[in-house]
Amino acid sequence: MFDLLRKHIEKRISISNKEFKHCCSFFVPRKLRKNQFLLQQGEICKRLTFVNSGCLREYTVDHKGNVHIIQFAINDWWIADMISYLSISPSTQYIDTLQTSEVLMLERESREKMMQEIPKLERFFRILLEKKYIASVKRINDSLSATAEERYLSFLQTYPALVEQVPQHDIASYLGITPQSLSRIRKELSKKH
Amino acid sequence: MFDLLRKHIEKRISISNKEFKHCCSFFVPRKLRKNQFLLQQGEICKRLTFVNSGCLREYTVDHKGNVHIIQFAINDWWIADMISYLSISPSTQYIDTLQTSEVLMLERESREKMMQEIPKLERFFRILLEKKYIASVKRINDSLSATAEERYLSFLQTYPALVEQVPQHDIASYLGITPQSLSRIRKELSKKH
DNA sequence: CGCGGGTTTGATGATGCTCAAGCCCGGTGG
DNA sequence: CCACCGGGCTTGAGCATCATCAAACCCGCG
Repeated sequence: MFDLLRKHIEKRISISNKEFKHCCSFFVPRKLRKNQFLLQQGEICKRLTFVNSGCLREYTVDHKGNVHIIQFAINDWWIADMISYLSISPSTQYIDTLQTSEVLMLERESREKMMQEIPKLERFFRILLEKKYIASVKRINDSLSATAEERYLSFLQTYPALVEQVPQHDIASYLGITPQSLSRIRKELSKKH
Repeated sequence: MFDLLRKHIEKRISISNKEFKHCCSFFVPRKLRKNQFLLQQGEICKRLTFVNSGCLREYTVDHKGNVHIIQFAINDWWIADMISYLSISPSTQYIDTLQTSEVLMLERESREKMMQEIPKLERFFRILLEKKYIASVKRINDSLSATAEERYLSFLQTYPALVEQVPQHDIASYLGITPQSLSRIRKELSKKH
């Protein structure tokens, strides 16, 4: 259950057996069904969620009622509304499961206690926030400079594991286009193969 | 020269006269001409820049040669390629001045020394990074859900001071449209007034 | 005065949306 | 076992938005 987390942390910082065991004690493992909400608009995001297996998504609903997927999360990823979590403000996002999933949850208080007791994890979380920030700036660049087809190709490259797991209309929403447009783009691409 | 910085910091944390004076010693004030580069693609962003007066911009040039403005900075703002700065990696961005400007520069080493000697500033910079992150997520949402006209109106609301200072084609680039399109949008809006 | 930039205007075309219908396929009930 | 239903994907036609190319305009400045 915690193997993946260990590998995940060790990719960024080194950690001893003892420290890791201590670290684990702050996480709450949970199994989730399909279509289960972890966060809804208006709530305050109180925890970071590490994904062991399955697939989750984070999305907003705009004033016209359209759904916009901000990010997906599969195994070895974190998911949370970082803005709500960091600034302790009501979220504008939803987070739910696309499939049966296994996750490790880390409550705000647990995380703070954990960082006090294992200070090297401060560094780990700083790196995590940087990665989030980098990913979001990259998305801005993409949406300014690439066509829908280019964005789809770049999505395939960046998240190959997602393509098989996520319904097509959710990918369309992530790319900022309609399911119909994505269908046509895929048709064009398969012509060229 | 440092008055604005003081107000800027005090909006986020409280700071004594003595601490602030100490803090100032880490900054290097500089006057910049129009069209001067602070950062070019391939360099590593080594400093954070606080703007006292004037106007700067951060932009990329994509593989098609198109310019995309990521952000503007006028007085009371910071500008830097945070990704390059944080991960100490070559920047993909440019930063230059749109006008004669007065800035305060804070080198990486100075900042680190400053945070060691005045630890409460750690908190200040954490808040700064959060704000940056929030702004970038907001831009993703906008680019997914709003039309060019809506994005322009929202730009006017968020950055009223910029509209008079920045050439129109730079605003267009920020919004992700051509100068011609922006011109037409403005025409439509003035019809409705 | 004439040059050069930024902006505006016009015509045309590409991209992606909307609305609507059809298709495919897995699940359910008769 | 088959008919039917429903959700997701595909396809088509028409339309809105915005880009591109080109020309005109405006205005400050040498």
